[in-house]
Amino acid sequence: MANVAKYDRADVIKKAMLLFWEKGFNGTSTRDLQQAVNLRPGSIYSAFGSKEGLFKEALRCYSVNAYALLQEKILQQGSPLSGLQAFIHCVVISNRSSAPSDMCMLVKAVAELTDSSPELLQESQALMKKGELSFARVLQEAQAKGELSSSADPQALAKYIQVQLIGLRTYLRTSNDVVAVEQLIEDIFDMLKAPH
Amino acid sequence: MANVAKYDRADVIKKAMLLFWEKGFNGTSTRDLQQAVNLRPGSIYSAFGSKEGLFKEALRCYSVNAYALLQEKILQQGSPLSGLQAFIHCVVISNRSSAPSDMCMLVKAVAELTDSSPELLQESQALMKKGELSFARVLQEAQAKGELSSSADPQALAKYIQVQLIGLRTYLRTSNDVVAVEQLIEDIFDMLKAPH
DNA sequence: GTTAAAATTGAACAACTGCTCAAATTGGAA
DNA sequence: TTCCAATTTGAGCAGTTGTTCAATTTTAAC
Repeated sequence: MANVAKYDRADVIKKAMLLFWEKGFNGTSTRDLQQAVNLRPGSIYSAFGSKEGLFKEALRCYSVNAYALLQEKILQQGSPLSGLQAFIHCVVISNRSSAPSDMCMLVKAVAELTDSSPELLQESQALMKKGELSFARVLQEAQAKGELSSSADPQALAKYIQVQLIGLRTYLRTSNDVVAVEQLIEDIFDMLKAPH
Repeated sequence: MANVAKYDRADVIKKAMLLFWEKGFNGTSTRDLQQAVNLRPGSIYSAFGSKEGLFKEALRCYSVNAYALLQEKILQQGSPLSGLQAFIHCVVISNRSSAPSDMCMLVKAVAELTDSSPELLQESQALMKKGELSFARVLQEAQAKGELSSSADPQALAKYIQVQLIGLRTYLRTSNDVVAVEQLIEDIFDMLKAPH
């Protein structure tokens, strides 16, 4: 029986993710998707159920990629705090030209989605929360290694980092002021690294 | 000659603004708009030329309203710095329930728009820049009044405030964590008000 | 090689999109 | 009161939307 797909599911999701990231959920038509992943509607609908189903997989793919980059940077830097800084610099500055959008795909999602797609909105919010928890774990590790003051609150700092990351990426999208944003990233980590 | 419109242009723009703010540019259909402003397509197209034309007016309306609120808060507080804080608290926290969206309409616009609507994207970015300039002027005034350290850089601080405002509103959209966001707003202004 | 379940195809559907325009209505000027 | 340009109306156009499904192709098991 031809019970095996001709295409690579992960590859299809990644291609869809890149398109959704660029154009948003409403801005991407199913025909755009069909062309991008080189599949006919029947295959897409049997694999993902709906445009929403594919978008949900795309959101998760984006999240997994971001998490992997964070871990990679921490390993590269040999320090949780410097790794986090490198991750943010990479995501906000370095990857800007190669990414489909300046902005975080999850932020774009929560910005455009409404109660008419409650499942997708919830998923986006949940993945943002996961990101915050990752930051909290990294900051906890930094604290354990003495890179961060023992009086600091990793959970609260993770919220702070999340606000900064969202703010900086979006600000860059509105202003194109790379120099100012680079300075603000440095300021954030100078403050964190300073002994309080 | 019946050369006078039956409808109130400003009122039409405001109603369109509220709908666009809620559902975004792509998420709002021209039929949604027709119903919201109670006008037939011919009237809308003769007055605004296109959906994009009406959206541009909506963006400007949003901006003007925000600017008016900032001035009102500064007057109320009798202090530029406290006025700015009150404005941010109002926009991020107090007005949340009555606003069509948690998020800034301009941020939603730059998030969803692409190069396929360069004019609207440019307009959104320009209005954000105007907002930053307003903040810079307020901070300059605060400095002149001795509320802000004379060594502070109002232009740079305005960028910082813009990043915080974007980040906080969007973070609130993703987390619903009002307590944490309220604390972060206080932290920002405690820092600004502290003599460095 | 035959079989049959699974996977793929692409034409087509009904609803919706932004927008146009000829016809009807309006109301100030003469 | 008459006139006519400005305004409003709503039916409708041409293209796009997300999705379905009968027909075709594929391929592992026998």
